[in-house]
Amino acid sequence: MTSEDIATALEKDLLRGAFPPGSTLPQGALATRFGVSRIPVRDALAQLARAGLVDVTPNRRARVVQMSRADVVEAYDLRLLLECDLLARAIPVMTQDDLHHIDYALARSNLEARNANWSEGDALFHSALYAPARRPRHLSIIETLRCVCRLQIAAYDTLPANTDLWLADHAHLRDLCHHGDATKAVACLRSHLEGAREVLLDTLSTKKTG
Amino acid sequence: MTSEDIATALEKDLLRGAFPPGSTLPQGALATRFGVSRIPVRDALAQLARAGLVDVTPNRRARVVQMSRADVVEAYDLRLLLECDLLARAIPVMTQDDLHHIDYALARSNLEARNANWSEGDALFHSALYAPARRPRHLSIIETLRCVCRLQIAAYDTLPANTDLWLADHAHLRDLCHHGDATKAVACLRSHLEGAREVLLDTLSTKKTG
DNA sequence: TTGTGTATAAGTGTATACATTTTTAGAATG
DNA sequence: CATTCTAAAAATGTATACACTTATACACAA
Repeated sequence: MTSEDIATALEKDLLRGAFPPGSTLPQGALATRFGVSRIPVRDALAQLARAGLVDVTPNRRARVVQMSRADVVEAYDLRLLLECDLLARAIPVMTQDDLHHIDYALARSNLEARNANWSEGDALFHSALYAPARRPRHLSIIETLRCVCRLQIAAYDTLPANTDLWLADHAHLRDLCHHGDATKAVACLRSHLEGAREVLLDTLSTKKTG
Repeated sequence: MTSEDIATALEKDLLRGAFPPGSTLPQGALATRFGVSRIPVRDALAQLARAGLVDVTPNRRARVVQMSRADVVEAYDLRLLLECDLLARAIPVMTQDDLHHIDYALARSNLEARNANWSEGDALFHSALYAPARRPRHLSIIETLRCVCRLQIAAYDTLPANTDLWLADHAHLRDLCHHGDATKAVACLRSHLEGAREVLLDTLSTKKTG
């Protein structure tokens, strides 16, 4: 059980919504849970902090990140900027192989959605869309942003009502990639992300009042 | 001497070009240098990895990041996208106070440039430009990117020939902010960054052959 | 010379122990 | 009842020690 294993296990739990945003993650508790000392737990928490899932402040307990409305607005603005740009770069250079990967990822995302595991499939599909651009750092920033958004969504369990709509968006995006229509694909992606942002913002509002 | 202090001291050294890209940073050596054990050094290296200045791989020594040409191209594409967008958001909401801060930062950058400390002043000026937008995550990504670019520039000591040109760009940007001309300011910033990228790419070429 | 294998050295990862800091719970006060 | 203060409990930061992995250097063979 290396520190990497601990980090991935914790990330899985976090993205499953096992810990509510704002809750604390004491090193000792995690250490006993994983049967190790606190040192590798510290490393794992540092990795999660790097991924943006956890807030770490010296001498204070690590906390699951909690996003304000402004944070959500900003995160989705960044996603719009970065994901649309990357998709526009990817589409013109997509090979037949890339398109097959996208088809496969689409099928997987449909499958995972039925399996109450929407986020996993969603991440897979979007990665497949952007991969042809071969921009590792660009992609990594996008995935960090999606990860933190996903954590909030998982925590409040927003999904069920919207997955069908979003799966339709995915299918549409897939078609536009096959046609090489970057302009329309970017527009579709934009509305896809804007819709997701609205849903998350609405959820945050209701949860705050209720 | 806390782990944060070690991180900032190391960052300072890195951005001064004290360690060439690709060189190793053994925990033990750093520990004895700072008079602490390896534990806080590990933490500091993790922080630097988070800032993108150091590559950390399990069981291997930490290394100063070394960017390929493709990495530089991608990093500056991201900076163009993110910095232009943020400047466009900042200019319409700049207050008189913000403009004064920009003037001050411009003076500082002129001063630091003469003091062989161009990078420091450059960072200050750009931060002042973007601060009015109040987008902490956006700004943080930009600063991470500038940091890694700055490390490469510092390592190869590219600056002296170009600082006058870049200071003129800064003055021009300052004026356009005062006039509230976002379009022209973004165009100016774009060429500013594209110019810097060219210089860095040229330097990498000559260093590789020579 | 160039490459391969191996022993040694160097370096990393983590458990344990303890000092320091933060958090918590309860008592005292208004 | 709410607030402030204080002492105990909990949690963190780091030094030391040791097992394990990686890097280095040297001998040897092609």
